Amino acid sequence: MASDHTRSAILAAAERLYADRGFGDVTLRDIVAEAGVNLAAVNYHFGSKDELIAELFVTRSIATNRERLRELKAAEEEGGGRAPIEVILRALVGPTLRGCLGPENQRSTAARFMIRASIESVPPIRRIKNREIDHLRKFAGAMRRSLPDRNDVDIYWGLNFALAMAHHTIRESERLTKLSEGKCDLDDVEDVVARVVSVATMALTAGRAEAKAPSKVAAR
Amino acid sequence: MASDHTRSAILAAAERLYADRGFGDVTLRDIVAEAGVNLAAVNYHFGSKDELIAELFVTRSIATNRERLRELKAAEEEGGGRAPIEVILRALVGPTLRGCLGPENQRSTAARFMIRASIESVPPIRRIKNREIDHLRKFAGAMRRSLPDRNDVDIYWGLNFALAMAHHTIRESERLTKLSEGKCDLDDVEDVVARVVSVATMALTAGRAEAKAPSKVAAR
DNA sequence: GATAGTTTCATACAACTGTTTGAATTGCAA
DNA sequence: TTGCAATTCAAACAGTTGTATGAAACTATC
Repeated sequence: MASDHTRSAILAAAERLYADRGFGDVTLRDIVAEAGVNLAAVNYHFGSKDELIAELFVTRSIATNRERLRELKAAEEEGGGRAPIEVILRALVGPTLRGCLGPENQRSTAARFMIRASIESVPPIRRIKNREIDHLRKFAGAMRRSLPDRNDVDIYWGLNFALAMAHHTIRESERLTKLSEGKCDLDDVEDVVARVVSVATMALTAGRAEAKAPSKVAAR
Repeated sequence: MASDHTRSAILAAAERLYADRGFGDVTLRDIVAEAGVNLAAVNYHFGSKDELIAELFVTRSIATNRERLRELKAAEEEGGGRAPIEVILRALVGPTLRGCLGPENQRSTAARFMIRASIESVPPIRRIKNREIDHLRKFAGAMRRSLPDRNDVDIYWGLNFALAMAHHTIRESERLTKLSEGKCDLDDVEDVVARVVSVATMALTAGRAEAKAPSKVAAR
């Protein structure tokens, strides 16, 4: 088994580069240069570039999901099996937002890598990603227990919108800052979390009777 | 000037392939094969691959923005300079949603291409994309006129969340269908539009006093 | 300290990329 | 028809990619 030093140096370098520049722009030669190892080391230790990406993604996936589920479980136990919807949503979007936003030096490479993975969707990742549905289903279940009056469709749409706001805000944080001329403070992570959770909660709890039934006045 | 046949064949083929498979996976040889023209034609007519992408994006950008602004203008004129916030939001997200969702055969290649462009962000597009901020500012202005009591920060966050829900729903439509076991009907475009608009409107109009001021009870 | 197994290294390889070239072909005006 | 420009084409180019090779360097066991 030896030192494992090269292996982990490659993993760390690859994660850093992918997080910063995306999958498309990072070559094996970039990775080995950043890691300070030989070009052949990647194929020796991981088999192929795709397997390196896959290992990176699986590891981080498990960690992120565990973190989110930990918050969720704790909340549900505290509430005797039923957690407030805000807390569930916070467990869903909080970890990712905290990892990806905030002052530059505090951002986690892991979280930024995961966002890249959720955006670019290279083949090795796409293959694994289907498992994430099972993970989201656990949140859907908790939400259903929290809001027993809501039907499934609304639950799923709420879940979808919560993830939408979190991910989009991360991806387009630069543009939002520019658009608002700095008025939207993306470094105040807890405020961002509060905003996302607040809107998602409204989406899930408001009696949105007017959205489906009525006249559907199209603006065109 | 001649027939221009080759030029437009390339544009059409490129847009189709990029919309379907993304920028990363489509090579010049794929494009010319699809278009039925010679490999050198791209460089002859457009100068380079990047310029081809740029032309495609600029054309579609202008068209999409014009469509959105048309709806916006009409609404504001009808309201004497002030349009209801729902109508503004509908003008913002409606055209894109209608183009990208709905029954397979009705989806517009142009809209799907634009979504790709908004996701993958290759260099030639990134350069152009900054202009889109000016376009969004026009919507921010209309929203401000519609909701004069709201401060700018809330306006920008509402705009951000509206785009977030629309784009994310398009990008992850397949996953949402799978997650909800088909219960969320992505083919009913007007329902999707209504949901996005409804939630975004709540985000912009609800007295969300609880989000900023209070105790900030973090779940961790 | 010799040996066997693991790991590193420089280098080469084959495949693919966007681009260029220069000759062939076309279309059209005189 | 002749002549000239615009366009198409097959072929080659130079660069980059991920991967494979076989020799060298290391490591630990006896």
